[in-house]
Amino acid sequence: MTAEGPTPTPRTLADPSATAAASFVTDAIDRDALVTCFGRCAIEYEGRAASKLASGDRHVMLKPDGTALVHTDEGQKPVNWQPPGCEHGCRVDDGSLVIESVRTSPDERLTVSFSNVALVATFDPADDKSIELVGTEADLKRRILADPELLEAGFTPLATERNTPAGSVDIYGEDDEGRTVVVELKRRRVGPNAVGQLNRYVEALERELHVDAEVRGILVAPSVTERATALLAEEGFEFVPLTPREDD
Amino acid sequence: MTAEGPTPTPRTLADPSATAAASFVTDAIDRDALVTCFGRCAIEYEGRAASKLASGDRHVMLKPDGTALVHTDEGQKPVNWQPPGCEHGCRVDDGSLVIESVRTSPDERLTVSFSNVALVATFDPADDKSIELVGTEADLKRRILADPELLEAGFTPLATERNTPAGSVDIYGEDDEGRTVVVELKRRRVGPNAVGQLNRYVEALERELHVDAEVRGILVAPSVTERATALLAEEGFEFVPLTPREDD
DNA sequence: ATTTCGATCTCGTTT
DNA sequence: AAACGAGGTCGAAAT
Repeated sequence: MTAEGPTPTPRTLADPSATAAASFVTDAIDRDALVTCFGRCAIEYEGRAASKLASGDRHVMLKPDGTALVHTDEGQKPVNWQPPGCEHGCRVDDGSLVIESVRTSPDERLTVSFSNVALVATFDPADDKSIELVGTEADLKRRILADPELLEAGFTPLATERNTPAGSVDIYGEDDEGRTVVVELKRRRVGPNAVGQLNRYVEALERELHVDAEVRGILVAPSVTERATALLAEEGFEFVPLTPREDD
Repeated sequence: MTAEGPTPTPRTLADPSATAAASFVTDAIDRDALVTCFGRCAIEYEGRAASKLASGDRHVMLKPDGTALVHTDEGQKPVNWQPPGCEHGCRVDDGSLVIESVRTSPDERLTVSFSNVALVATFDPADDKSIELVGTEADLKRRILADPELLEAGFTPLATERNTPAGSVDIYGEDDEGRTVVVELKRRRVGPNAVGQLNRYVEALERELHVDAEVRGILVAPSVTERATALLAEEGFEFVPLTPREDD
């Protein structure tokens, strides 16, 4: 699990000329290093959508897998980016450092034009990323399958991810009177969309089973919004409050 | 638009001791600077979900708005993060640098424990983030409102974002025979969810208008998946192919 | 490669 | 605050 070997030594270049920065970055890209570059830059993006960003101070990260990220001082999301699989490139254009990340299918291009580079740093990271995450929808499913009584007394799960023309049902089973039950799981508080989803599954199953006996729809989530509650009542569905984590 | 004033000078510390790194980072957090820290670290997160990540080489960014991002050498998304609004902190624990970002409501804590710090850098960015993005659902709406014939001959838009118990309808109008039309817009290829959404609106309007006259449902998007096509036919809805961008 | 859906979704807007 | 829906969503799993 734990990364072995020495921590890689970073290389840095403070306040470099465009030419120095370009050869430094080009070399790092060739080495498959991780590159960060902080400075004043303007940004253009053209691809699935298109955008322009006037000059400002930003932090640019180029990853060896072809990811590009441009961050400002605010927000969790990068202000511009390029997904993994891009080709990074770097040149001096009109005396300025220009970094580009390009991919095809779809055609997309991110162009970062620096008017000033404050710092460039490169790293050779050795990560083994084995993360364990709990509190997901999969955990909620495991909870119910381990103890079906959590849903209701007498419930018997028959299948998970059961396929229907409208998509796959989270848990498919029957109640103590033999009626078909469709269970839709959500890891957190849900709105009207989840009810619509449950409705699609119930209707699809009613068609598929072509019996007149009703198919029960049960929504499992920590809680529901008011509008979703109204829709549940309208469709004749039930709600069972349950969280993905056992401690609450 | 363009950022004025001098580009801020970054400060860096290569291969520092835990104590030196801690006071350097603490000072930067106090100054509301942007902090980046590259080194070998283990990570724990506890909040909406929970996760543990064994030791590895990662890039940590702390933003003055309370955002924390931990990146490995792969992937567009951070392997761990904390949203804006967190309180960043930093201490020396058992001879190691520990960075924490905490928030309340919901209670969340991200803990990064370094076994080795390769480089710490701080910046004081001055960004004005005025970005223009085109190719959105709003563009698609503008296209149709500017030229309703794009939807069909004789279509008259009456309202946008018209409210219903099931949510607000993108475009609400009537056709050349006076029938009510509900238009659902999607900026890209759509699946079954969009048909479910359209269905909710149509049903809600049929109830609200309590007339026996049908309400027509039209889905506008660049294209639809096979399953969505089947659902459209099943519900008696129509599809109009249209992109948000005029050039294609 | 495409489809489908969850996500610590994030982000903005509105109530 | 909560609710609601869009997103250059991303990412993974299934087909």
